[in-house]
Formats: sequence, structure tokens, C-alpha cells
Amino acid sequence: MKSKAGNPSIKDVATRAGVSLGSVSRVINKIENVSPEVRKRVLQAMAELDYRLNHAAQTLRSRSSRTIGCMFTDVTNPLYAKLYRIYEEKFRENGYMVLLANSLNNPEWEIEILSMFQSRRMDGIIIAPGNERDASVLAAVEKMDLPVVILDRDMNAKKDQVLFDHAQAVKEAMLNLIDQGHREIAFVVSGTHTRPMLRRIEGYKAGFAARGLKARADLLVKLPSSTEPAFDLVTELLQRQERPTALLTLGTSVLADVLNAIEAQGLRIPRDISVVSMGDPDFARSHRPRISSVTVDLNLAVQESIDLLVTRMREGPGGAPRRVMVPTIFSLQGSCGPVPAVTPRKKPTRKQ
Amino acid sequence: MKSKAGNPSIKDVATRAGVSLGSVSRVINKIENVSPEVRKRVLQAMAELDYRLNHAAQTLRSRSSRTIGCMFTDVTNPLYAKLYRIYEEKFRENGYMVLLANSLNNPEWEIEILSMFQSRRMDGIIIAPGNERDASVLAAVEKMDLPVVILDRDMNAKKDQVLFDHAQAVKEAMLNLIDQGHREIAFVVSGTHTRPMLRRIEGYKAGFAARGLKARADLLVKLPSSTEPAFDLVTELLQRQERPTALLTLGTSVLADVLNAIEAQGLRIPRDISVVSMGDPDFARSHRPRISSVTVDLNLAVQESIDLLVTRMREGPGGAPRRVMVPTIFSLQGSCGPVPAVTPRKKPTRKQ
DNA sequence: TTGTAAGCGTTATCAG
DNA sequence: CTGATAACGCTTACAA
Repeated sequence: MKSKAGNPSIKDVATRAGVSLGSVSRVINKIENVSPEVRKRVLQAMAELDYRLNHAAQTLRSRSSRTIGCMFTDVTNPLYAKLYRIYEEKFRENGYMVLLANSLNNPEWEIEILSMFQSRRMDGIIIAPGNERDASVLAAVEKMDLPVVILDRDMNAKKDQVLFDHAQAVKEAMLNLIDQGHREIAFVVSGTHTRPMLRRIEGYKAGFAARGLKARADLLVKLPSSTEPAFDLVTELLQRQERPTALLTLGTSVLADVLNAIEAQGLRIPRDISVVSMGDPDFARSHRPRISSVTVDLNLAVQESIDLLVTRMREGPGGAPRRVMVPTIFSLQGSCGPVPAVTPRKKPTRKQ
Repeated sequence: MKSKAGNPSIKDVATRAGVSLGSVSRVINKIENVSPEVRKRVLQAMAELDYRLNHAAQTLRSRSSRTIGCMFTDVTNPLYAKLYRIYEEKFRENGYMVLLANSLNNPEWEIEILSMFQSRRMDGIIIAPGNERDASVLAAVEKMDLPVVILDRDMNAKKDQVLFDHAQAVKEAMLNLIDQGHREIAFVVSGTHTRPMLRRIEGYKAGFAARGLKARADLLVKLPSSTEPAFDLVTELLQRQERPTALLTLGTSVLADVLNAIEAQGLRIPRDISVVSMGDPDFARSHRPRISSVTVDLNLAVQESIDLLVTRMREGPGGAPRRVMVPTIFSLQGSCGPVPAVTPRKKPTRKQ
């Protein structure tokens, strides 16, 4: 038996191939200056010994882990799952792996995750912290001395950022509805104070404002969180004396609850009520009529953030932080129609 | 200025604290034998220098990366997203990070991912390959010389496995339906030849068999894949002369399509048709009536696999592979009812 | 309890 | 084009 218990190292390969350490390393790293003869011998020795590269040693010496860190609040949210998948795919093409961490909106974990990214010497990280306004998280981000891209968060940090232009498409949706005669347009939102929600509300108000109208607070239905059941709150909304004739709503499970609540009230889309969803979840794809939506081109968003990150990796921490805005898309579908002719009422029966 | 350009190392900390390398290491690793005085000085020096542990060096020397690898087909599938989240949470408690990789059912990637797990010296891996029957994937798994747990796949490998007992709860569901008078029970499945699907079909057939009935091939509706739109195929099914009175179906987006198709046909659940879903996706939670489901306790499944993995990490590769079966749960809800009194027909109108 | 020194498996920098 | 050798930053005996 040649080797000891442990895995064979580059050294064993060198000995077996009758070449030096350096040559083996050159073959592994596909560096030009190596004769076909040596390459062949090395490759053969590696195969014979079932040699496996030691990534830790490589990282230690080369100061690059070939790993990108992603910190999202929750992969269980399809948006982040999709983003992660695209990131992974694109980075894999270049030999990078992507390390994902869910912060679950916990600021302490976010700080800890950042610290692990730091000690694991990520070549770059892409983060969307749940706590934009938490000073300690902000400080932790600021302190990172590796390339960082912040994804769709309003953080006052000197880091590169990719931002989704939520307000724009929401406003578009609003104009469409208003111009079809809608005035009582409700918006089912979550109470989270993070950028996506805040910017959408901005767009909602901007839509009204652009037509000389004012947003009414009672039409903004706030859920405790975006994963909370929305059925009851929406049902209450639909049962009001003057129920809304149109509804903007969060996507994912909130949209499901909204659709079920509408159905349960015996209302028809778009005859009785128009609906626009933030994001278009898979489950809604076969819904008839199709649900109008406000979305982002995720591939584009990913590409922009990768470009930013790669540039930063190349050019170092110097230079002003860059900011890229990704447009949002209002997709008009059958779920939006003209306002009902008659002002809708709760029920013909008067309160007893 | 004390240090050079690079990050401060344990050495810098030692110098600054006026102690030796070893002492600093002991403090970092929370080893007992260290006086309060030394500990204090070290901690202070670390803070002052803004010291960051180098994980690569730690891994190289200690031969443990404190990282667990997870290979799933696709985090975009809520099942895997949920599993990953639970794994991450449980492992984090012990200072481990979890490295996730999506194989997207591509055998070559699966092999490459396994190889990266190997070179990155994962302390253990949990995998659910998309290609149970691919010989090269099987060989790659077999060759792994680190602790492996295979999750819900029928692979003939000498590795620990956690298996979901799909057939059991599906059979339960079938018995319930049959005993309520149903005979024409369809099953919307995907054409993938992996364990979950195969075992469920087993349970489907076992249900019929237990009541002296035989499964009919024409009631098994095969989708190209579980992410493919199912609306048209299900609509076709529902429009048959003798349409099924009950329907088992994949969850996630397939269930959405099924519900929409049922609705589009003007059928009511459970009056006209009973429905049972494999898994209960979030979007269906507010559906009325609630959808009966066949599920697995994911927390339990995760715990079992972690137990297996930890045991293996402790005891080494020796010893026979273990196998744990996790029960499935049939949850009866309002979507299941007695078979309609009259044999259903497509429509009263005869073919013209 | 603390200090010393020998690696862990690579890559990088030199000579040759 | 190839070989020797010094790091990289840490853990871990072992010695004091």
C-alpha cells in the first residue's frame, strides 16, 4: 500500500506521476505551461489514486473560496427560491457554488450569517436582509470587507445595490383601473416595513394622485405578515357597505386567500371585482380569467446583480457604490375589467 | 500601524494580547483550560483588531468543515424548500451551515455536485437525487467516503436512508373513498420514475386490491412532469363519458390546475367529485371545502435523517447501513364525500 | 494553565 | 516548461 489512511494529496499524485508538486497543481488549474506528456501522467496518477482536491487548502492558499453567499429571509418564499436557483445556475457555469442562508427576519441571525460569510471568505455575497432599518444589521453590512450586493432593500450603506422599481408598475395598474372607472381600489398588503411593500404603496398612492384622487386609509388592508392567512380580513373587506370594485394584493398564499374569499362571497372576476396580484404565483397560472400581475424579470435582476458583483470583485472595494434599477412589469389580463355599472352593495337586505 | 494589508490572523491577536498562538486558539474554541485573565486579554485583542476567523485554515487543519451538503432536485419545489429550511435551522443550532445544491434532475450535475461535496469535505450530506436508476449517479453515491443519508429514494446503495411510507396513507385514502362508494377513482401523477410517485401508485393499487377491485390503466393520468400544466389533461379526464367520481392528485401547481379544471367544468367538491391531494400546498389552505391530503411530518423526517447522519458521523463508515421509515398521514377533510347517487354523465346533451 | 512547533494540502514565487 | 520551497492561518500534540 502506498499511501496512509487519509485521502491522497497532490503530493502523492506527484510522486506517483514522477513529477513535482507544482506540475500537478498546474494541471489541476489548467494552466498553459505544461507539456502533454506531463499532463497525461498526472491525470493518470490522479485517476489511479482516486485523488480528490482539497478545497480548504485551495481556499487558504489562494484566498478565494469560489463560493458566493446568499442571505435571504426565507427560501420557502417562492420569489427567493426562484432567485436562488437562477443565481446557482449562473454561478455554477463559472465554477462557483452558492451558499444559501435564511435569516427568517431575525436580526441577530442576520448578523451571525454575515459573520459566517466573512469567516468563510465568500468571494462575494448577495443579500436581502429582512431588517432594513435595524442599525446593528446595517453596521454589520457596512463592515463587510468583501464584495456585497444588496438586493431590493433601502439600506443606507455604501454597497452596490439592485433595486426593483415597484412603484412604477403598480402605478400603471392603478391608472388602468382608474381609467376603467374604478375608484374604490383596495390594496392588501403586509405590515412589513421593507422596501418592496413600501414602494408598492407609494405606487398605489401615486396612481390615485395622478388622477387627482386621494388614497383612503381604510382601503389599505394590512396583514400581520405575508404568510398570515388573509381570508378573514379580505372577507370583511368584501362585506363592507361600499365594497371595493378592484383589489390589488400580495401574491403567493395571500392571493390564494383573496381568490377564495371572493369566490366565497359569490363575486365574479372581473364582473364584480377586478384583481391585480403582486407577482404571479404558479398556482394561479391556470386560473380563469388570468390574474393581472405586477412582476419583475428575475433573470434580469439576477444578471444585473451578478454584473455588479463581478465588477466589484474585479475592481476591489474602491470606487463609489453603484445602483441599478430593474423595471417592473404590469401584465394586464382578464382579471381586470370596467367598474360595475351599479354601485355595488353588500346585500339587498338591510341591516335588521 | 501594526499589521500588514491582509486580515489579522490568530498570530496578530496573540502578539497583541501578549500570549501564545495556542492560547488564542483555545479561547476561540472555548476549551476549558484557560485562565480568565488570558481569555479577557485575548477577547479584547480580537475586538480591537476586528479579528475574523479563517474558516479555510480551520477546516484544513481540523479536517472538519462544519458544513452539511444538501442535494435536492429543485428548491423551487416547496417540499424541498421546507425541508431545507428545517435542516438549516436544526444544523445551525450546532454551528453547522448547510450548503444547498439543486441538481435539476440532471445526472451529470448530480455527479459534479457530489464531487464538490467531496472536495469541500462536507461533514455529511443529505441527498435526494433525481435519478434513482442512473448507474453513474449510483456509483458516485457509493463512492462517497463521507457520511451520507439518502432521502426518500430507492437506491441500492450501502448508505443510510430515510424513506417515506407513501403507499400506506394513499391506501388509506383509497379505502375511505371506496367505502364511500367510489369506484371510478382517478390518479393524476407525473411520469417520473422516482420513489415517491412509484410508491404512491403502489398504494393506489393496493387500495383497490384490498377491496377486491382492480386499478384501471385509463384512470392513471400521467403528466410529463410535476411542473407541467395539468389543466388540459384533467379537463379531458373530467369530460369523459364516465367521469371519475374521485380524484387523487399531485399537490403544488398540479392541484391548482385540478381545482381550476373542476371549477371550469362546473363540478362541485365533494358533491360531484371527491379530491385528495399529495401534500397540502399553502395556497389550498383557505380552499372550501378543505382538501384532504396525504402528507409527511417534515420535522420528523428531518429529525430522523439528522439522527442517522450524526450517528454515522460519530461511528464512522463501518457498520451496516440503517434504514428508517417515516409514516405518511392521510388527513380527511371536506373534499371527500360519498359517491354521487346517480352515475354521472358528461352532459345531458347527446353527441350531435 | 500556557508556550512551542509541526503540520494540514494547496498555490505562488522563484530558480533552473 | 519544470522543480524546489516558502507561505496561507489554523489545530494539536507535547513540553514546560
